[in-house]
Amino acid sequence: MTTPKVIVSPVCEVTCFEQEKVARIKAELAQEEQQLPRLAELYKLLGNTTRLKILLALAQGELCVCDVAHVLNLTVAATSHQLKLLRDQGWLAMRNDGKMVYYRLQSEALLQVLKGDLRLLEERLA
Amino acid sequence: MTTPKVIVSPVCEVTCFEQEKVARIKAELAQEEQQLPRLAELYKLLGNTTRLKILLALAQGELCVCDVAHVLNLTVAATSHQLKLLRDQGWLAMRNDGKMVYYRLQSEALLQVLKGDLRLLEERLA
DNA sequence: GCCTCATTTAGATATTTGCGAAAATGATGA
DNA sequence: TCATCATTTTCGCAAATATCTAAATGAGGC
Repeated sequence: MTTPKVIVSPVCEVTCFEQEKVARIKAELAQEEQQLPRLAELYKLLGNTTRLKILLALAQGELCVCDVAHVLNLTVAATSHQLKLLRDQGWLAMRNDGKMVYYRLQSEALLQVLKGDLRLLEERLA
Repeated sequence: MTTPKVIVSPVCEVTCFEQEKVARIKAELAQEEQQLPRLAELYKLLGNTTRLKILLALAQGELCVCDVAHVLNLTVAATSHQLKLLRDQGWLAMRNDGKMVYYRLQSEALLQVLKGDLRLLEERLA
């Protein structure tokens, strides 16, 4: 209901050296409270070589689950699982054709991000 | 010892529908074999709201461990641990001043990436 | 209706991760 | 030298993750 003026922290026994700065930063972070978990979810999804490979593979065009599994050298079950994770967050689309299921990238945007981030890594090495 | 010419897959009993395409994609992915784990490492690091908050907090300027802990509402030990992870991968720099240790962003580049990726998320919502 | 086969889902298990508590470090200052 | 205090490290545990095997689903063709 009411917004307390003093921010009470569970670690309040520990000295806080720049209370005002800390309070200000906390307030700013609070504004991003909606976005941050979403962003973290995206990064969690990307933080796995198997899924990165899936994205890069599908950048070449759609593939059935079985062929993705071959690309990954992984069981079909594990592959299907990873595809589902990517699809659940809306980054992949699928298409049924008889018994087969074909997956493809939902958009190019994610790929652009990947490439941008790869560039960052390369710059840092230099 | 010897490199086999034929790539043997552990899932070779499963039908592969587009062998050539799969082989081509595997070859292309093999070229990125150096970069992909690095990229995944970066994303793993970013795939955690605590660490994202640290990066955004330090975007405002350097902070001592203790103050970062206050911003996060986390124990100093846990905070120190997360700071170390970010520092080990070279994204943070630190400075000693007596007993205090101040952390700061190593460069603005990572922040730019964060903002770019946030933009992607926002576009997708629209 | 049944059989086949691609895919998905359901356990089960091993590994990784994030955190707190407590012990260890390392610098300051008496 | 000794006590203090910010930080780091170690340990242990709970939760999440990635993969496998095996069972379930669902579409096609006989």
